[in-house]
Amino acid sequence: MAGKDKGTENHIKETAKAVFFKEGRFNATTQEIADAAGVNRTLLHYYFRSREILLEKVLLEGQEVFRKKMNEHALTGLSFKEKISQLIDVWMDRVKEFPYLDSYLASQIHNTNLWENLKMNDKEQRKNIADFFAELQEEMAAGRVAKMEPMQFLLNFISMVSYPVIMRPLMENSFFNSKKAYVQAMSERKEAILSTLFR
Amino acid sequence: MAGKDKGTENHIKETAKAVFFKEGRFNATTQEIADAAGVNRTLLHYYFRSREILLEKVLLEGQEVFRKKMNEHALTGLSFKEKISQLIDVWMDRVKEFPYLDSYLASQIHNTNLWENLKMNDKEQRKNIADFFAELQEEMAAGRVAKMEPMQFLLNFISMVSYPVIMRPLMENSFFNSKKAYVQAMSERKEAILSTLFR
DNA sequence: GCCATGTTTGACAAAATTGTTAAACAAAGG
DNA sequence: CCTTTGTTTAACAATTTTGTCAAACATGGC
Repeated sequence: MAGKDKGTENHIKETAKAVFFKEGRFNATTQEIADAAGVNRTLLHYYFRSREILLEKVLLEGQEVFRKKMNEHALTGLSFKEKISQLIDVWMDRVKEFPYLDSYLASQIHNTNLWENLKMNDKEQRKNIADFFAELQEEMAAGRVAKMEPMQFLLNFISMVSYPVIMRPLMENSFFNSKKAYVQAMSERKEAILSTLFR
Repeated sequence: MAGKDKGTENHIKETAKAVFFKEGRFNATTQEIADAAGVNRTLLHYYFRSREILLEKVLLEGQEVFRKKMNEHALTGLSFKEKISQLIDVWMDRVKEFPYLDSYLASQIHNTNLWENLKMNDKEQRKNIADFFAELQEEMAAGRVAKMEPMQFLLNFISMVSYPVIMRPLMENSFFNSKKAYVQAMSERKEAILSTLFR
């Protein structure tokens, strides 16, 4: 078949995404990825030249999609709390789709090359954060959020959403009796986070 | 030298701990560890038979030390908030000593063998958590802590302490202008966490 | 029908790593 | 002094993985 050009390339990327970030097989070999995609290993190199480049592409593209979605939801006309609530949803959706993505990022803590590429110096991005912080400070002034550096609030927010997922096995083994109990807790997570961030 | 028996074995373990969890070189080879310890690679196998076993031992022992220290501080006669404050200190101390430990755990999310070994079914451990929860519920009743499942509070607490460290490169690149700004934020972290957990 | 592109097959070199073994060496302790 | 234990040296087999290559095959588009 000659027409598959972009098709297969994309299919391989999607497969890699699934293998790495849905199944969490961070050490999957090129062979395993090719098998999962139902193509020959040589084809991976044909399109991506190396395993590293494939992984990098997949990661960058995913990050881009996610970043955009977060920005969208941070820019609605909703109340601040409602906005946070939606951002939690977006994040949790991603986490449900790619439960191992953040774990992978955590494991790549030393891959400076990776972080270099994920860096975003957008003016736009910075402006969004600034706007977000301005709104947040109004909330603090109004007493609906505990007073602190906006950055600390942001760290708290991200931490509470992401950590329990990244560390699921540790949390499950340390504090929960069963997988079921953990799933139950996760379903109640959003409300708990909101109760903690707002007063 | 004949008398080094337990000495060298320990020295290797300490070195491995440093290489893995202080320097974060998760993929360090047996050769690299041996070099760092100033001994021959064969000696590693002499003492530990395999890289995996060495790593496992190091991890288990470290976990044990940490667990004990946390329990100590959870059992003092201090006020609940003061107790939490101390637990944050203990955790942050560990994090300063072994900045890559949690990242490593996150990266091993699939190593069921590891989690099996880290599991703790202690009656004692469970009792400690139960006591902690009882105290926490008093705090909620008194309105000093937002009402929620105690387990959610625990997740919040651990998340906010641990996540910013695990994800340091991501956070630094995404939200901070400089390493210095990040370090500054970390030094103010404890107060921010307490303000968020208590009201 | 032919060409370009996508795709498979099979094979290969090169490197990295692990675990093992045999032999020698060092030195402490009896 | 001799034995035991710890330690090094050197070499080796086995395995895994990566990236590359040449050749053949398939097929859609011209």
